[in-house]
Amino acid sequence: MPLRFFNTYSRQLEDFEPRDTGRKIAIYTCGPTVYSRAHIGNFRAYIFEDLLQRHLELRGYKVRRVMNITDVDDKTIRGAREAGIPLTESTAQFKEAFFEDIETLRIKRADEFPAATDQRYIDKMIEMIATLISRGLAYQAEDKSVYFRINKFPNYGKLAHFDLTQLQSTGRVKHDEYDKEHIGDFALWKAWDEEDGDVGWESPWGRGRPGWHIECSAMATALLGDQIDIHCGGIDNIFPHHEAEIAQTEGVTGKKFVRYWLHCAHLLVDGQKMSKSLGNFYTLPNLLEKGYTGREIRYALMRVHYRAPLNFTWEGMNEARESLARIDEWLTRLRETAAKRTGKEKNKTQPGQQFEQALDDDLNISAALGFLFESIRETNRAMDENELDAATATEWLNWWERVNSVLALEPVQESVSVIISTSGVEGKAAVGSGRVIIEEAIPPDVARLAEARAQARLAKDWRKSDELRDELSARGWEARDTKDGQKVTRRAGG
RNA sequence: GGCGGCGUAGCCAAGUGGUAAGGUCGCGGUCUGCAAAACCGCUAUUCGCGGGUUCGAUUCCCGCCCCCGCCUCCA
Repeated sequence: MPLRFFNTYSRQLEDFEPRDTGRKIAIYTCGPTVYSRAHIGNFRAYIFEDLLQRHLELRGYKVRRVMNITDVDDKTIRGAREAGIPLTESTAQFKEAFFEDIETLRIKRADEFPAATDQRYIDKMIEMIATLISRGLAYQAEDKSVYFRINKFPNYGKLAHFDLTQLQSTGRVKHDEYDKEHIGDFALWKAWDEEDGDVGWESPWGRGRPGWHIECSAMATALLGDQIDIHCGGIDNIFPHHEAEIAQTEGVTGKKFVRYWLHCAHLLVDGQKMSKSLGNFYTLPNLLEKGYTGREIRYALMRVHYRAPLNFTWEGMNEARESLARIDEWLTRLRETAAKRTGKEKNKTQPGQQFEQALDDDLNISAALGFLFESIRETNRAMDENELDAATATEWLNWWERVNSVLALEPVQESVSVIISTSGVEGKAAVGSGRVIIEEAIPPDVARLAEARAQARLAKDWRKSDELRDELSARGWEARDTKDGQKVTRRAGG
């Protein structure tokens, strides 16, 4: 089955056929506007894009991805002015925060993160605007700003499926644009005004700054060429942003700009869109402070199909935590089983292809995870019954490597287990997160507690045994009593 | 008003013209001194509502309702 994606342009599932038969594909993803810390709703979109890239790579595509950073617009200028610092200083701190956050969430870095204020792209934007004006697709109005003339671009409205005569103002935008020929004409170049302070660039139309939409057209074509395979963003970017990008870019190049438009649904809070303006948002540090890890947040934001709205709840966060614990436990067991050489071949289970096949189908993550958890139950059952040999366990671990190359949910910290009996440390089964078995000594205080507990258990002093288990737990180590003795495990984290 | 999306167990959620994956939570059991983990069992005669097509619809068609988003700040 070929890969297929839901293309916003056609509103249909389409087989994925990239331009380059050599499997190189170009993806452009709309990045953050760095006027404040991004919230986790923003990151839902970036995690979706990360899943997309990772799955394409698993399927053998060579992905070149660009994510822009919008570092000049009304909000960034206002933010800097209110903070009393230069624009570049203000945006720099939020850029830094953004990179921290994507690392915490294990989002692969794009190949390029072009910034709108880079002179190279300002020049490109000016060049594009000049071309649009020369073709009658843009004009400079009385207010000195340059606007795109949407009536001259017949396809305008096609992506959003809007009938331009029906466009209705929601009153959210200041009506200061009386000079436009059509209410739908959008700014390509915004003339400087006092509120802009020292922010501005010289252009053939006077001092000003780029409109929001043109930056993406310029950066996308500068870095990826006139035609790209996939363009992603949040569903709220469809109109006007992506609609405008098509008009500007195709207005200049005369070629079809994007083959597949993929848009991610919103993250909701209490059934409403998470947004800065509503104030119902959480940032990554907000959740980290509550004790959730990056991978737990990643899982929580990733587990629902990207085109379905996802309601953010604390219950959902805990569900993510428990689900990951199940995966961690399974990995630990598999690694222990893989380390044992029994010589007997008793495979009952074999990894299947359903995981990646589910993702082939418009990134059906729920079906993919469903198969993962089914596999976990089946292999656990086989291990319970001692019917899964080391070779099979290794096969499953190799399968997990593939799965994890897409999910990126491996626990960061190795889980270390030590069997302790009355005679001290008996067997050492240290299990690392990679393929390599790591020998790691347990901390002296943990060893002391565990040994004391073993003694208490020998004396059937259950109360003391339970107290010591609590103490170990407080240090992040879990004591479990198995038929081989007490097993002490450092909880996996990450 | 226009456009788009959603509605499946307490919660999250997959799915198919032939009788409901998976996760989480809860309950019961195996194991355990007790736990934990794992496994087993139970938990939607039913898929927003009303019609229609069909031998049969959650799945297709028509109508309606709810909620959410976009309609020039937004992932």
